This record gives sequence, C-alpha cells and structure tokens, in this order.
Amino acid sequence: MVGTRWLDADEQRTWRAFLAMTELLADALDRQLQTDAHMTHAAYAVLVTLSEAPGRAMRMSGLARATNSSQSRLSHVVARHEERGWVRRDRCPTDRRGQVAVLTDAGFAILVATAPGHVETVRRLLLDPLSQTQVHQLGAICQSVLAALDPEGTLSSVPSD
Amino acid sequence: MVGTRWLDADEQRTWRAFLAMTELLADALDRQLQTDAHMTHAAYAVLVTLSEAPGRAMRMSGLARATNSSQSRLSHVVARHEERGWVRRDRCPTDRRGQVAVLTDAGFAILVATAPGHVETVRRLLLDPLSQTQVHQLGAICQSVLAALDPEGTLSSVPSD
DNA sequence: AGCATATAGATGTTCGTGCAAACAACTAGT
DNA sequence: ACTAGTTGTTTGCACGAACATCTATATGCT
Repeated sequence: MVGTRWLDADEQRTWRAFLAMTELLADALDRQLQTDAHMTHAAYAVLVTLSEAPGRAMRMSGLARATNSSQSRLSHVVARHEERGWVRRDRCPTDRRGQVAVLTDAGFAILVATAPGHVETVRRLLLDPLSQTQVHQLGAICQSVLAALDPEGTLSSVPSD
Repeated sequence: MVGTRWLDADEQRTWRAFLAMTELLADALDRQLQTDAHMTHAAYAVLVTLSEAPGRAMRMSGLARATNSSQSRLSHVVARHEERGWVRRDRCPTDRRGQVAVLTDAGFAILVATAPGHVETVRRLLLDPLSQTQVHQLGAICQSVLAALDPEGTLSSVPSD
C-alpha cells in the first residue's frame, strides 16, 4: 500500500490524549477494584450484569456477550466466582450443553458493598471533570464508534435510544 | 458512607457505552498489532516514543513516563525488544544507575513497516466514524479527564496548547 | 435413522503485567 | 569520610487473559 493517510497534528494530539486517557482511567479503575474489592473489572462486570438479569441468572454465552468477554475468559472468571461462593452454576433446562450462572446472595452482598466505591471513582475520574454538555457529546461519540466496531449491533446492553 | 451519588439513566448509558467502546477498541487494536506485527501495544508505544526522541534514545524512567508504563513493565518490554534486536541498552553517561534505551536500525525498520497498518486501523475504527466536530470534542474531553487523572500534568507528551 | 457440522462450555499452555523485593548508585547531612 | 535515605532499574513470582484444543450436546441434511 502506497498512500498511508497519516494523522495530522490535530488528530495526532486527539489520538494520543485519548490513548493516555483510556489507559490511565482503566488502570485507576482496576486498581480501585483490586485494592477495595480484590476483583478484576471483568469480575465486577459479571456481578453487575447478573444482578440486573431476571432471576439474577444468565446463560454463559449471553453473559459473555453482555460483558464483552470471550467465552474462555468468562468461564475462568465464573470459576473463580464460584470458588468464592458468589456465583453458582446450574444446568440449563432447555439445552443440556448449557450452563446458567446464578448470582448468590453472598455475591449480591459483595456487589452491594463494592458498587458505591466504584461508582464514586467513575464519577470522580470521568464524569465530574466534564460538563454536562461534554457528557452528552461523549455519549454520542461512543455510540458512533461502537457502531463502527460492532457492525451488527450485537450489544443489546447499549441501546441507542 | 450513606449517600452514594448513583448514575442517572443518562450517565449510566454514557458510561456503559464508553466502557464498551474503549474495551472493544483496545481489543481490536491489540489484535491488529499482534497478528500483523507480533507486538503488544505497549511494545509498539516504546518503538514510537524512541523513534521520536533525539538520537532515538531515552532513559528508562523517561521512557516509562512517556509511555504511561510502570518501570517494571517497561523493563520487561525493553528486555523482549532487546532479544529481538530492536532496542539496545547503553549505560547512562551521567548517572551510573541509569540505562539508556536506544532504538536500533532494525527496530526502526520494524516500526516503519508496522505503522501504516496501525494508523489505518486507528483511523478506520476511531477517527473515521466521527465528524470533525466530534474529533475536536473528543480531544477536549480527553484533556479534561487527563487533567483530573494526572493532577500535575506529568504528561509532557500531551501538550494542551 | 445416520452422519457431518455447528454450538456451549471447560481446560491447558503461554505470555504480559503488577507487585514486592533486591540491588546499585546517587545525595545530603553530620 | 559515614551514615541515612532516596532514586533508577531489574528480577521472581503470582495472576489474569488470549488462543487453541477438547468434550459433549444439538442441529441439519440425505
């Protein structure tokens, strides 16, 4: 390929700021969850998603999609949660290959204990520094990029309306 | 703590879209670099940063700061680069504790070969889906968040003017 | 029915990263 | 010079994540 469309100075700045921002933010959030709740962000996402599901239960594959996780990663994450007694695995009644991950009361309690600190961190590091207008702009921007990343809106978790 | 300021529906949507967007984007970029260049993003960042430094050389600690990496991570990354002959480690003339990482010609050649594909991916997945206005908005947003994450602008790499 | 193929999920290996510890060399105060 | 403390860097270890592989069940086709 001959003509690479390089980034101009402006795009360069935006891209690098974006990169630094997302890396530092992810690091900060991971560290918060790790030190306060001995948990990965992937692990936290599983608890949140289950807690919002009907019956606090979900098929493994659906849970994987909902948390933007590979099946392999989810399987490991749920295995760890099971060892801690936060999640239980039931056999799926309609498909004998399937497993249903169920959030236990202990798991829900952990989430209740963990969520405030996490939300507070998200607010402090991402939302508070922005004006309300910027928050809206950011929302629209993310939707646009998601549409490009995810051609056939597989993300039921992020409705656009 | 009694009063957690939970996210309202709007903030919730924005935050989750942001989360999904950054995760999917990072995954896509990592995969691109991995399959096309057998390289981590952290590894790529080191090559880029060195290539822009005077003499294509930089002290380890400065390189760590410039790439938003921990010293430990940088040490591992540079070790791998050294094995591949892309980077060389010289002793620092002014401080005998220090090491200077130097990009070799081979390393520079790899970067030249890798950059176009990477830039193309960044453009296709992030910049192209956005209007020019949105790119500017995103830039401003990132600067604001960075300021919060990084109280005393340690990031010389992202000037705000 | 019978076979190929696809899907759900688990497992093992390999690799990158964080953390804490180790060590060397610099700096400041005595 | 001597100690105390700090800084620059590397290293060992433990853990999470990606990828490929494997087993079991389901589905489609003839």
